[in-house]
Amino acid sequence: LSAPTNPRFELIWAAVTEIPPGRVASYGQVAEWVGLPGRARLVGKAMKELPERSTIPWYRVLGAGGRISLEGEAGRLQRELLEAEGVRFTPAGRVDLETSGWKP
DNA sequence: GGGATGACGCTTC
DNA sequence: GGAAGCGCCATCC
Repeated sequence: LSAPTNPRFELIWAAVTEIPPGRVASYGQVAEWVGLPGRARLVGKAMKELPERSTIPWYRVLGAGGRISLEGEAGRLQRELLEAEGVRFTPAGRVDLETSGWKP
């Protein structure tokens, strides 16, 4: 496997792996956990470039306010995976971070 | 080096 | 609630 474009991806992937089933976190939060406040975009990129055959629970990472950022098929898949873990969605299609959010 | 791009986020209208 | 604008910053061309 080729070396990651950015070594920080390793930290980001590790942080995402820490999120327990049934809980979610936002891109911004993950960025803060790895010591990169304000770099939510970098987390997004790390999710986009997941290593092959990894068990990283990418679907537990949502946009700010518990919103799903993915469009189309990918977004529906993410929602299904979360609901399968018991995550509740509001009628507006968002996750209540107060109850389903996770703090390390 | 300059400009465009993006699984983001916050404020404003 | 939704669309638009701006800030952010690594990466690519």
